[in-house]
Amino acid sequence: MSKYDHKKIEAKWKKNWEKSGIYKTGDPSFAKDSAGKPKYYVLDMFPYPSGAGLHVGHPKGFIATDIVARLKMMQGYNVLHPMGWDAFGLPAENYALKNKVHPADATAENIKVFKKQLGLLGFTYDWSREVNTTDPEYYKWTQWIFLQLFKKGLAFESYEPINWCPSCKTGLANEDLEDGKCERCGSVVEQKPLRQWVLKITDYAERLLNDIELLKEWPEPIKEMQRNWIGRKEGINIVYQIEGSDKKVICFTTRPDTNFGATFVVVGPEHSLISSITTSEYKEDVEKYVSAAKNKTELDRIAEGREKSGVFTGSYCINNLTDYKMPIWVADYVLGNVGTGMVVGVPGHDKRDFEFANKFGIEIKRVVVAGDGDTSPITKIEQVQEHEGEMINSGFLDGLDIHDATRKIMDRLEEKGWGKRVINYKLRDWVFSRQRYWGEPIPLVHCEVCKNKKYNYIILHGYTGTADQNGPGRGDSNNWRPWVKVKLEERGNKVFCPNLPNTNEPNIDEQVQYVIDNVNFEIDENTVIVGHSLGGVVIYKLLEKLNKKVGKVLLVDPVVSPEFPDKERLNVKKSCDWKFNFEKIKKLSDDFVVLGASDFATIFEKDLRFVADKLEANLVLAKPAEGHFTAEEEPVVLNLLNNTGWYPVPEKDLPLELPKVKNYEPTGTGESPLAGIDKWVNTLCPHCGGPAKRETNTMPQWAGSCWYYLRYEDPHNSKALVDKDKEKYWSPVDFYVGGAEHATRHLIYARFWHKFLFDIGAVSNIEPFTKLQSVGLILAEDGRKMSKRWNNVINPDDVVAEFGADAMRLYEMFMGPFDQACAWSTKGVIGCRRFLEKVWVLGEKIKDERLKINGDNNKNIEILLNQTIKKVTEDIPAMRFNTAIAQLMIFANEASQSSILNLQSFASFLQLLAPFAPHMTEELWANLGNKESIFKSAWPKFDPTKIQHSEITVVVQVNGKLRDEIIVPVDIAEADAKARALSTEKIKKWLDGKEPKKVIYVKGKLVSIVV
RNA sequence: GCCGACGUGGUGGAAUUGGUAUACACGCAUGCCUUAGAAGCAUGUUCUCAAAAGGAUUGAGAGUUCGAGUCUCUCCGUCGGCACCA
Repeated sequence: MSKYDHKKIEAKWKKNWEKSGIYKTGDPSFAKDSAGKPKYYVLDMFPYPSGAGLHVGHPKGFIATDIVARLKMMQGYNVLHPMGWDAFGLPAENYALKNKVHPADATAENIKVFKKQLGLLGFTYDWSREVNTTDPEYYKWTQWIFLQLFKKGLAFESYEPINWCPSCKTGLANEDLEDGKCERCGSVVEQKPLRQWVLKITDYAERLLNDIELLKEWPEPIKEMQRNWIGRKEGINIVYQIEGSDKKVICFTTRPDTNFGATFVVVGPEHSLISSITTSEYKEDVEKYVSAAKNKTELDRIAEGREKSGVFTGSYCINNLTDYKMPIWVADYVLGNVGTGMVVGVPGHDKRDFEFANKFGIEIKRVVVAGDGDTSPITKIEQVQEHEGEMINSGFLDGLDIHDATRKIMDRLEEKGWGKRVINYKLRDWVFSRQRYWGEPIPLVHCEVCKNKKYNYIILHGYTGTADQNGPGRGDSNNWRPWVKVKLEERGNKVFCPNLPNTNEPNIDEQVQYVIDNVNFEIDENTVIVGHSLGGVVIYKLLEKLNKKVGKVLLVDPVVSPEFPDKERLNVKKSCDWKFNFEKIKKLSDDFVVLGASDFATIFEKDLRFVADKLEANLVLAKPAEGHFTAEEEPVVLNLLNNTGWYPVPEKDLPLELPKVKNYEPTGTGESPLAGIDKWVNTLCPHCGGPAKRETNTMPQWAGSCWYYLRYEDPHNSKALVDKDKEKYWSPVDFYVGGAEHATRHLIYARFWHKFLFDIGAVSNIEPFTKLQSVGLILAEDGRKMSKRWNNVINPDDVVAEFGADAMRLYEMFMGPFDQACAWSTKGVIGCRRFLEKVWVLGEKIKDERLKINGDNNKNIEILLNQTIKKVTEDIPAMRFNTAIAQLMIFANEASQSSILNLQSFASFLQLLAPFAPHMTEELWANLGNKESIFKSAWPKFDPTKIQHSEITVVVQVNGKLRDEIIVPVDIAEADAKARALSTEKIKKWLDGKEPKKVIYVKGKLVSIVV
C-alpha cells in the first residue's frame, strides 16, 4: 500500500494539466467544444502584487472561485475563470522608493512571485487571458475610456480644495480616506486647493442608487453600504432675503416642517457670501474666525468634539413664515460642501442647533409636541424632539403629523416662490488625478494659444410658447442665454444673442433671415453657433442656407422632429417643412455637440440619437438644472462652450506611454514628477498643431480596475476594448468574489464606468456583476490581522510544502462560513490532511478484494452517497463549502467502516471531492483506470428516490419535552404514527393514565402530545 | 449619535418553511500499537449530580406557540460601515 505523497502527485498533475491545456477557455466563435455550451464567468477581484507576497488569507477567495469553476466545468458550462494584476498606484510606488528599484521592475518582480505562489495551489486560470493594468496595451483602453468621459463633459478640471496627503504628496478622493486620514499611510490629510481632474460620478448618482434594486444576488450589507455612501436626501432649498440687501441666503433642509421654529441662520466658514454680508462692526471678528477655521485640520475638529463655536455677521434675514428676524452667524459646524453650505437653525428640534443657540443666547422655539404631550419651553437638550411628533405653534401646519407637515409646507414654500424642492447626495465627484508617477498618464494636451483664441458666438433660443401652452412669463428665450453671454463676453469673445422675431408663432425661414441680417460679425470658422430647442432647427436651416464652414455647433436639447413626448406644439409643427439635408450640414463643421436632457422629458431620446448620428456629433446627456435646460444658469452648457485649452490625445496615438525615468520621487508641489521631464511634457497641440504641454497628473489606482473584467473577455484586441460579440457572450460576470472593503470604492467606481460604457454603446448590460460574494478575512493564529509587524504571517508556500495544496484548499473552505472572519489554525489543516489520507487509503483498498466487488452497495452507503451528491451540489454554488466538506467527511467515515463499497460509488465520491482537492482526486481517478481528466467527467446526479431510508426515527414529545423515539416506515399514516407513539411503555409512563388533550404529528419528524 | 451584521460546548463551527440543539473538525481523556516518542487505530467527550434516572442549557429577560437557536419586544455585548450630512 503506497503512501499519500502530495508533493509527487501535485507536481505530476500541474504539469499534466498545463500540457493538455484543459483550462483554456474557448471563445464561442472559434472553439468547437464550446459551441452550444452555456457560459459561466466566474471572477476574482484581481490582486495588487505587493512586495510582501501572498499570505494564506489572500487565496481564500481564489480557492472558492476555483471550486465553483471546476463544478461548472463538470456540469457542462463553458467557463471563463481568469486572473490578472492591479499594479498601478501608491503601494507599488512607495515600495519601489523604499527599496530603490524602479516601480516597473518591482511590479514585474512582484507579479512573478505572486504568479508562482498562485501556481502552487492548482487553479484553473487560463493564463493566456492574463491582464496587467500597467501594460501599455491594457492602459491604452483605460486612457481611451477617460477620453470618452472627457468628451462627454464627465471629466473636468477643478481647482477646488481637496484632500491632500502630505506624506504621500498627492491629492486623494473621498473614498481614499479613513477617519480623516490617508488610507495608505495614516497621515492626517489637509485641505489643499489644487488643480485636478474630476469625474462627474454625481451625474450617475441616481442611477447607481436605483439600480441597486436590480442586484438581487448581492449581499444586503454591501448594497446598504452603497446606498449610504451615495446618501440621497430629498429636501428643499429655502430662500431667505437678507434685510437691507438684495442678497439671499439659501438653506437646504430635509425638515422644513419645523421652519416656524427657525430663529437663526448659520453659514459655513468656507462660504463666499460671508465677506459681502458681514457688517463693518463685526468684520474683524468674522475674518479672524474664518481664517482660524480654514487652518483647522480634520483632526482638530474631531478633537473639539461637539463644542460649538461661531461669530455673528451683523446681518439678518427674514423668515417669511413668521417674519422673524434671523441673525446670520458663521460657524464651522456647518460644512461648506454639504447642501448649500448654509443651514437654517431650528434649535428646538435639532441637537446641534440647540447647542449653538443655547451657547449664544439665541431664542429657542418649540414647534413639535411628542407623544409625552409636553408643550413646555425647551431648555434642555434632552427635550429636543427630532424624529416624531405633531406640529404646534406653526400656523397652518398645527395638528399635523411631522411627515404630512413636511409635504404641506414644501408645497406652500414652492407656491410662494420661497423655496424649491431639491435632491442632495452625499456622494462627491471623483477626484481623479494623482500627483505621482506610477499611474496611467492622463491623455490630454493643453494649448495656451487655443485657449486664448477668441470666438464669435451666436446663441439662439427656441420656441417661447403662448401663455396657455407654456404658462405666462415662461419661455425659452428667458433661460441661461443672458448668463452665458455675460460669461463669454467676460473672456473677450463677441456674442450675438438675439431675440428672434415671432417667437410665439415662429417661422424658421424668417428667423434664419433675421440672424443673417442682424449678426454683427462675419460667420466663418471662427464662429460658434449655439441653439436651444427649436433654435436647433434654426441652425440646421441657417447652415444649409449659408453653406459656410463654422468652428463649432452646440445643440442644446435640440428639436429634430415636430413630435414631442410631453405634448403637442402646433405652432412648432407649422414653423417649417421639417426637411433637413444633414449630409450637407455635417460637412459644415468638424465639431458638432448635441447636449440632451437625460430624462428625455421634452425631446425624444431617439431624436437626439438620430441627429447626433447624422452629424457625427458628440452626444452628451446630462441632467439639466431645470427641465429641458431652462434654468437661469445651466453650467453644463457653459462647460461645453468653455474653451479650457485642453484637447484629447488623438486615439491613434494611444497608448500614451508612461516614460520610464530614473527619478520619480513625488515633488510635493502639487505637480507630478512627470512635469519635470521637458522632453515628454512638450508636445504639439492636437487642435492647432502649435507647441503645447501634456497633462502631467496620473490616474488613481482605481482606474484600471474599473473595467478589467471586460478585458478578460477579449484580452488581445487592438481595435476595441472588447469585441462586441464576445462581450455579448460573456457579460455580465455571473459570479464575482472579493473583499467587502471594496463596497464603496472599486464596486461603485466600476458600476459607474460600466454604466457610462453602456451609454456610449461599448457594453450591453447596465450592471457588470450579477452575483457578488464577499470573502471573510483570515486572521492569524493569535486572532490579530496577519502582519509583518506582529510577526504572525503564515505563508501559503510553507503550508503547501508541508501538507499539500489540496489540504490547504480544503482547510480554508472548511474553516467556517465563507464570508466570516476566522483565525488560522495549523491543527485544522492537519485535520483536513487526515481526511485526505483517509480517502487515499480508500483508494488504495481498491486493490483489495472487497472493494473490487461490483455488486450492490451496502444500503446505507447507497443512501448516504445520494444525500452527499445532493448536499455538495447545492452547497457549492451557495458558498456553503464548510457543510459540503462535512458531508464528504461523513461519507468517507462511513465508507471506511463499511465492508462493501461499490466501485462506482467511490468514483462518484471522488468527483464530488475533485473541485476541493483536484490533484489527489485526479490521481485516484486515474488509478481507477480512467484515461481522461476527472474534470472532463460529468458531475454526478442523485436519485431522489434514494435519499431516504425506508424506516425512519420519529421522536415523541410530551408537553414539548423529548420522551421517546419510535422507528416507523417512512410512509406511515398519521393515525398509525400517533397510535404507535401513544402506546410505547415510556410514553404511557409519562402520560400516567391521563387522556392527551391534543396530539400533533409532523410528517417524518415527530409526534407531540399535549396533556 | 445613525445604519447594518452577529452572540450556540474547552476551540472553529452545524441545525430546510419554527419540529431530536451541539453535525463535521480541532482539542482533551482512556485504551491498543511502540524500547520510547510521533503517527495511526478504537472508545468517550454540552453542563450538572459518583452512576443511572432526572434536570439544566443557544448573551440576559419577557412574549407568541403543542413546540423557539430560529418569530416579536426590551436590555447587554462584539464586529463592520457612516457621522457636527442640515
